[in-house]
Amino acid sequence: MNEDAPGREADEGETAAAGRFVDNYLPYLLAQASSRVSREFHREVEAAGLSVTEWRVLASLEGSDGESIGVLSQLTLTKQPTLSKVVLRMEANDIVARTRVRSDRRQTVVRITRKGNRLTEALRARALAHQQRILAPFGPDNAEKLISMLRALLALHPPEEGGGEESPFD
Amino acid sequence: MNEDAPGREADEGETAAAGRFVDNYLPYLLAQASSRVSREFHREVEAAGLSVTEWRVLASLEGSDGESIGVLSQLTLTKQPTLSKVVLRMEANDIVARTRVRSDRRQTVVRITRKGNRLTEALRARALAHQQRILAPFGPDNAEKLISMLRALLALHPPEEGGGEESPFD
DNA sequence: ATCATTTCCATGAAATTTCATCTTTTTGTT
DNA sequence: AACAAAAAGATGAAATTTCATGGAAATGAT
Repeated sequence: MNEDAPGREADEGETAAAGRFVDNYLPYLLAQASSRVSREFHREVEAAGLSVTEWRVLASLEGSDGESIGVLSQLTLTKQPTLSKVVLRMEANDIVARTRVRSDRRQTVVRITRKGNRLTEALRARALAHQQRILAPFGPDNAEKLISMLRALLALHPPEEGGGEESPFD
Repeated sequence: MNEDAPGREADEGETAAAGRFVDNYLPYLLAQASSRVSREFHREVEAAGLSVTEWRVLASLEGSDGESIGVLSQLTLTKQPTLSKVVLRMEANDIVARTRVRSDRRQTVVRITRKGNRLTEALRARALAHQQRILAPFGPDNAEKLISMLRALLALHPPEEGGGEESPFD
């Protein structure tokens, strides 16, 4: 750390030692970027009366006509037992519906309800607006480049077998 | 480099509905990328006898000569009370040292110890190797571009005031 | 067919995290 | 100078997550 200097640094995080290991470390950069970008949208999610995980579930279900608990668990980066419980609560609130799959009755398919859809309609619009605001400073080309590189990265690194967790940076 | 040629379908997560909302949603892409890239390195961290958070603390301290609990909390995306407890345990294990700052005795500075350094030396090398493996498929130019865009993103979005949390994708 | 194995999800107990609060020290105000 | 307000970190109680397991169904082998 920078000792003496009473004023310390300016900001809070980017400030300190410039030659820090993590500043050149991709997992760190991804984790920070993810965390900061996401956090900015939290207030809007909570203002809509949803928990963060609930929003993630709903966003994941959007455009799909139902996902199993297992897939949802990967999409939302939430471990299966945690997700099961969240979905249970959401079903109680009539935001999603759970049904057994006919062809494989072990599976539980989760679908968004009309109420759930109404609830998230506005939120999805805000989410996209948020994304625009984030990408705008980069210009269309760079923005597109960033997105496609992230997609390529995902393609090269398949999701993990057993459910998902959160994302630290190692 | 664009598109995602490799892997095809049959995977696990990328499979289903192609037109899912989240597939075009930056916060989702960042969270997934972060999660997958990080998780690959977990085994190595645990093999070294460290918890993930402990590794994050040590990696954050590398190249710095000490950070306050508050800054560490941001760097590691861990809330302050959680981090305080982790650091306490690490001090007990003689991996880090905690000292009161002379100029502001409210602050606690955390420094890596020699033992901590020995412990993470090999791990940091492995971490960089891991990063190389991840970036290699993109080629040097694209890799550099990705890194610098992430850095720019961070510069535009300062860390949050009160400690850090994990990073979902909203 | 039968039985062993694997997969998917639910669930309770245990572990971890988070919130709220407290203490100590610094900063700002009058 | 005195006192109020703010900031940093520690800590215990409460809430959440995670692990381990269980039941039910599908898959595979003999």
